[in-house]
Amino acid sequence: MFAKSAGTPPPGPQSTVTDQAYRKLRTAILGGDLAPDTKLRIEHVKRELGTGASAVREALLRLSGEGLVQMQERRGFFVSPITLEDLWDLTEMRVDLETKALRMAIEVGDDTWEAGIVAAFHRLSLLDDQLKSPPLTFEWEERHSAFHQALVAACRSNWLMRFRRILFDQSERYRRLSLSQQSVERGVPAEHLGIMNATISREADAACAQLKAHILRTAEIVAEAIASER
Amino acid sequence: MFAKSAGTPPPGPQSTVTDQAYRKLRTAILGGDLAPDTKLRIEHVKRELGTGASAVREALLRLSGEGLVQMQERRGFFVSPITLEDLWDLTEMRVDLETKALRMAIEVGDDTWEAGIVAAFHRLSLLDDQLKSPPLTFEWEERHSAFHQALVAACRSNWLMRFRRILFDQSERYRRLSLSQQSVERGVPAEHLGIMNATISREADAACAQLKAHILRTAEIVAEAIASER
DNA sequence: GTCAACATTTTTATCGAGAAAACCCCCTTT
DNA sequence: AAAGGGGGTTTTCTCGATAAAAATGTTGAC
Repeated sequence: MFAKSAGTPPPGPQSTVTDQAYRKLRTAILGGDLAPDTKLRIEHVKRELGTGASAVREALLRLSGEGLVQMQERRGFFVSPITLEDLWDLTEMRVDLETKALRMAIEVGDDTWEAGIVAAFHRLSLLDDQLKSPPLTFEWEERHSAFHQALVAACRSNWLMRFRRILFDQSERYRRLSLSQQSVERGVPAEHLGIMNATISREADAACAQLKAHILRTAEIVAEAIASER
Repeated sequence: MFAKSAGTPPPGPQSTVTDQAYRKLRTAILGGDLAPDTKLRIEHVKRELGTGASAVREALLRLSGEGLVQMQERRGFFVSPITLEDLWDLTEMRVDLETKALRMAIEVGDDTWEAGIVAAFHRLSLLDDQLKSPPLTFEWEERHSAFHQALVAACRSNWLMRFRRILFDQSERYRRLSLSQQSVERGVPAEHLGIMNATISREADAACAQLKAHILRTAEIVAEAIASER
């Protein structure tokens, strides 16, 4: 049932049942197959995933650590709601952290880091066509995420990277929920290219400004979509 | 066994077993009763806490979401290590978030917020004597935490507050591990007073500067303690 | 028609046991 | 001496069952 969208990442070599449950649920939530506010009854999810109760609980617990799921003591779990207010809070925080991470990466990044960005960009651009005919595949989402990750990969701060990832995922959920169908003509590939070029030529201010604009532009479109839905 | 230090917060009205386990473990880790790198064997913790395996696992899972515990797939849980590198990473990030939150609070805080700060400060200052004769009680730790919380309580950003809390806890662990015994003469009460005054008179720059100095000063002392230990 | 008390059903939280993986020690081989 | 391979032990992970709590439905009084 939640396997409607493009698919779930391949399970690692010897991943645990809990971990698979976690990933499936995460994918389902990020992909919008599990709508916000959906009640996640243990019994139901359990059957859906073909696992035991503990595995489900543990997966849900992990997700609530990332804010994708919320838990209410003794009354279960549900998919985190989405609101305009949260979207802006999240976006603002994310701009802050992403640019901070990018600055650090630009300062200390080496050749390998640069090469990683170029490679990730190339892999993403191979799928640019999809932007004209949504919905985007799981593959595109993966590569898009990997590109943004590559930009900041040289950042040495573990805490910054940890929080960045959480917010990135959150943003992804908003984007996919609101924009899964329509193709917005705004030259996303060009934006990515611009960010990459500024980054690799180590123009921190320019790179951050473009990245910020990139994030805000998306948020604005998402916000409109949310506003018009109600 | 982990109940060596000052105590565990009173359990809420009808808290779950898992939640109690979580709080006990959290207190034990923050208080240093569970040393960094300690292996947390389910069987052992289970017996220690008098609960079942699932409750322990869930508690540990939650703690690893906050970074107080680390999990390795199929090889269990252990108390997160502490390192100088992590201390500085954490501190830098924390200064960033705390000052950002404080600025927001100063901008939008109302009378209730101000009153909360004054009250929290007062409650803390009643226990100032303890600074001269460590170790600090659980009560002091509680009130100290509450004071810092009160400063930023008016901040509207949920994400910021969430991350702030995580980093605050982390810092607490470092501080208590390193400084549990010695009384450092540095006028902590005066620092708190200064921060409060600047905050309430809405001098954002001054307040943030003092808060930053307060955090960094502690970090430096902790760093020295860590460095000299090895 | 509204509300409260009680009975029934659904759902969560928790436990203990068992399968599977990792660990450890000792022995053999090169 | 180092590397590799069993075999037994420990520990994690996962399940299904059960107790406890919440939600829901029903009845009866006012």
